[in-house]
Amino acid sequence: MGTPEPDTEDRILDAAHAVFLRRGTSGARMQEVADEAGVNKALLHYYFRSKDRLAQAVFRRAMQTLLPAVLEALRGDDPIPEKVRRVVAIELDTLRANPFLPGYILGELTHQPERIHQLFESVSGLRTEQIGSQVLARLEAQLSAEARAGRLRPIAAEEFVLNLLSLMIFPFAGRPLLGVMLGLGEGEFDAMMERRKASLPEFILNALRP
Amino acid sequence: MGTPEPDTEDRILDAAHAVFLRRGTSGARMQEVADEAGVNKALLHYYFRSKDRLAQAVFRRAMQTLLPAVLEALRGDDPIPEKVRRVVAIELDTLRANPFLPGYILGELTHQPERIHQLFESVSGLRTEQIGSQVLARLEAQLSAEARAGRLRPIAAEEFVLNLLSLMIFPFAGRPLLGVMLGLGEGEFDAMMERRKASLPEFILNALRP
DNA sequence: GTCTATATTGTGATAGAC
DNA sequence: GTCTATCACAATATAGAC
Repeated sequence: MGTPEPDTEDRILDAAHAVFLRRGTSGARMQEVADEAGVNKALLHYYFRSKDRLAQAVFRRAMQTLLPAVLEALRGDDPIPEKVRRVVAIELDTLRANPFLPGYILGELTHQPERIHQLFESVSGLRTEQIGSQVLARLEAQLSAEARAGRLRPIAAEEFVLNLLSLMIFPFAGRPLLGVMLGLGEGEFDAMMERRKASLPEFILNALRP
Repeated sequence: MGTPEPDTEDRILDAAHAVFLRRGTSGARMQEVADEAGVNKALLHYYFRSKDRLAQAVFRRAMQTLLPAVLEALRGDDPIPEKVRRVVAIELDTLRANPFLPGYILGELTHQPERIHQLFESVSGLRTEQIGSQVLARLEAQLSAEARAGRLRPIAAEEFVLNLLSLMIFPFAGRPLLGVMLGLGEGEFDAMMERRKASLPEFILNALRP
């Protein structure tokens, strides 16, 4: 009665996820995916038809892991300070569990801008731009209300989101670089990210004080 | 007389730079580089021996474009507020002139961590980790002095640098993603980065107020 | 559904004429 | 130094047996 064996299709997708994230789409090899899944190369084509379709499946899954949680938290009705704390907590946990996602996604979008179109379908059927503008509109209203009340320094919603995403995502996307530049080993990086769950919201909220 | 024709080796390196940044190392094709340089494939091997060596040359050049300016500004003797303003001004100008560098570098380091070793040689002959620790030591001293004087909120030098790099670099690395999520067209992104040269230092310095 | 074997194309690299 | 032609192998994809 242990964990049920995942069926073959899932095993292949899991393997592909691991390999494509590590090597990037163009660096990934179907043979390596097959080995990691413990099946034959031909089976990958049986289930996914082509490397490109397999890559699309992996990319969709990656975006679904990264986006929905943040968007949900950003869209909610919490007041700004609470929102910042929740978004940071949720996103840093997600990223700590999937540290290679940002580097993979940014690399794919840089080198294969076509994939942006797949991004639309990746977020639970809704168009990403619609969600984006919903979130922005909600934040814009909150931020300008707080600014009028003198509780926050005025800031455009786009800039607010940009700063938030930068501070959360970059440390993971730039992890290899930071490891060298800041002299961070495996454990040190992890400890820093753990501390960051507390320090980052304060940094951001402090920056927004009038 | 007019601009002297760059010699063939330089033309090839320029072409490789364009192609490798656009496609990533493993996605780049020697044929595409040759076409872009207006020469034959065989010439690439005549000058650079192999694709891997050509890729190394491009990577070195990319790091040299991105790093030295920031490190120089961070290492100087300016007081913190002036330092933040200078670093942001210098780095945002560099990035606006080379908007694809961050995505390329982060992608390479994510998918080919071996390249980190080449990073050592890329910064004017000095070892990157030495430079890094010099900069950190200097900043640590400045930041704790300011904190003791009650002029700045205490912050670790590593975290300071991490926040600074995040806020400067991520917008460029994530540009394709931001284009969709924030609905930014070509010109809008550029305008936002221009405004950011002024707003970002204020955001950071504000966050550091006691 | 899963495998072995093979076809087919792509791609880095070299030989050799000019 | 630069080209054309070609090699050798890697990688995706398919055919067909089981």
